[in-house]
Amino acid sequence: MENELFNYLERIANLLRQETRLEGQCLGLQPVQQEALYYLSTCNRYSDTTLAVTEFLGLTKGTVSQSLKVLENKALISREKDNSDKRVTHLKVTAAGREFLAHTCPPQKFNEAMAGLSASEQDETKVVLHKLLQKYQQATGRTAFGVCRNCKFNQTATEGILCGLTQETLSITDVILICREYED
Amino acid sequence: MENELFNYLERIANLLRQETRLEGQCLGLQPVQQEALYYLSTCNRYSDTTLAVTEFLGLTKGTVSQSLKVLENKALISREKDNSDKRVTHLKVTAAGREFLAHTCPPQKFNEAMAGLSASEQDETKVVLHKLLQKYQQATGRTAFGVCRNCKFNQTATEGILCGLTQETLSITDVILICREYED
DNA sequence: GATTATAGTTTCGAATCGAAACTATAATCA
DNA sequence: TGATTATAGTTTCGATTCGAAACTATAATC
Repeated sequence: MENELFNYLERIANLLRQETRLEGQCLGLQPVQQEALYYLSTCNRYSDTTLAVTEFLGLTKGTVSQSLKVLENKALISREKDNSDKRVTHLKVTAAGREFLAHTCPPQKFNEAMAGLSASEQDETKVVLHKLLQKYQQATGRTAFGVCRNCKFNQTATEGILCGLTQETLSITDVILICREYED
Repeated sequence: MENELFNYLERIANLLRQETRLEGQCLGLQPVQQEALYYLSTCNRYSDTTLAVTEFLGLTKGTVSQSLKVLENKALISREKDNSDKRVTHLKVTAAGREFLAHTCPPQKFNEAMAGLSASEQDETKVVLHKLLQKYQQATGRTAFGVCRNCKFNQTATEGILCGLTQETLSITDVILICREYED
């Protein structure tokens, strides 16, 4: 089989989308909206804006703006104006939003499938997918959206953690989040 | 990171969808339509119907019927009535359809990313993803859509290959295709 | 031969999507 | 300082997807 790997990915993506669609029905949430919500729950304070979501999902900002409006109307996210730049609004996942995500994202059957793999198989899968993703992001030249801790700008020193790009100090909970400024 | 593996899959799926959207623009094809077209190019004669595409994509048959109409209008697929069951129409990818798929599916940048992995890394990724997919399909209880050759109904004997379910003989080109009746 | 099941299409209303116009604030540069 | 340009985000519009349900036609069942 020529495109075996691609086929597996497509099929898994299909199943994920199906399950996501199903789990969103109770709140009337579309798959895209859930993806946006989940992204916002995993990203750091440099990456919780409309534009960051736009980049992450690969859609236009107009489209994303509408999806975010839905999430706000359902009280799953709230908006906070940025202090220094008045054009920017930060999007925070509310308690209700986290509650919803907790038992829908990742979808339950996916978690079951994961549990069917041994710990070493899971690790192995993580490693190879991470590598594939890295290569793919390089090839497309798109924003990488990596975990802060592994970023080349992240400066973990004895006196604490620092982002070399923003020159801000980071907490331990900060550095495990996803950042749109990530670079390998 | 808790849901690391899920995050990688989501991100790869996003990039694939973005690239698919881009590559479909020249023919005015939506990602779903391309997925349907690609599926039809990989499946066997038991699996090239509207309903099989519906199961594969996890959508409703009405929706899929519309997408297929688009593909037919663009002359990327053609319809053939089934001989024995007049309710059934088989969907065949035309030369133009195969031409289009040849340089868009898998998307080019994805292929580049793949090429960035060593042969053994590619193999390893295939193995673990296959296992994950198997478990996921078990968990969801959905149609498996596996390769004919690996199916439990496939009976490769000295006198040829036979499908134990349909009792039909299969060719070498048959058994590398995807079948909706596949079972482990 | 009547009922039920299956394959597929059509219709309709709700929702996504991109493109483009628009507002508001920030940054640049003369 | 003031004019220009860039950036963050929203709104509007038309095209398209999507699910639900009604519909046609053929096959299987009883």
